[in-house]
Amino acid sequence: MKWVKNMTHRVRRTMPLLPISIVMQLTELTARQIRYYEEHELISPARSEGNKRMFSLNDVDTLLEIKDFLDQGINIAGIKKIYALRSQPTIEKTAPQTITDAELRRILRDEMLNSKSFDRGGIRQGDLSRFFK
DNA sequence: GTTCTTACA
DNA sequence: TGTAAGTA
Repeated sequence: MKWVKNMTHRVRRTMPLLPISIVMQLTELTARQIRYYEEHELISPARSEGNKRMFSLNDVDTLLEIKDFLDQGINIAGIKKIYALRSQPTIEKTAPQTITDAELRRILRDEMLNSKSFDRGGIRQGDLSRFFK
């Protein structure tokens, strides 16, 4: 099966293969949550002929990532902004160099640790304005 | 039997 | 978010 050997990494990661039941077990998320995140365009699973959602490995990773952000106290709005930053690297306005994902996540982690120590009063959830000033 | 959409608590 | 209803 040469086509397998010739598939690119990207193709493998985006190929729709998993039904929602498997993704649920892999991510420990409920079908409700998975569909909810799709509504908010955090993921875009393909559809089978019968209109069944077919998830790719990338979708699974994104869902796991979303779960992490949620556990850290970041809401859907905040996650949307984070993904917006990734797709639109045009932030050189005040940022000399593009902020790497690792850096962004470090900052977010510190931000959340800080807010938690103040019992959720440090920052408004989802407010990432400090990254744009 | 599984998944989907819609809608209500 | 959970869950119920009616489908595909």
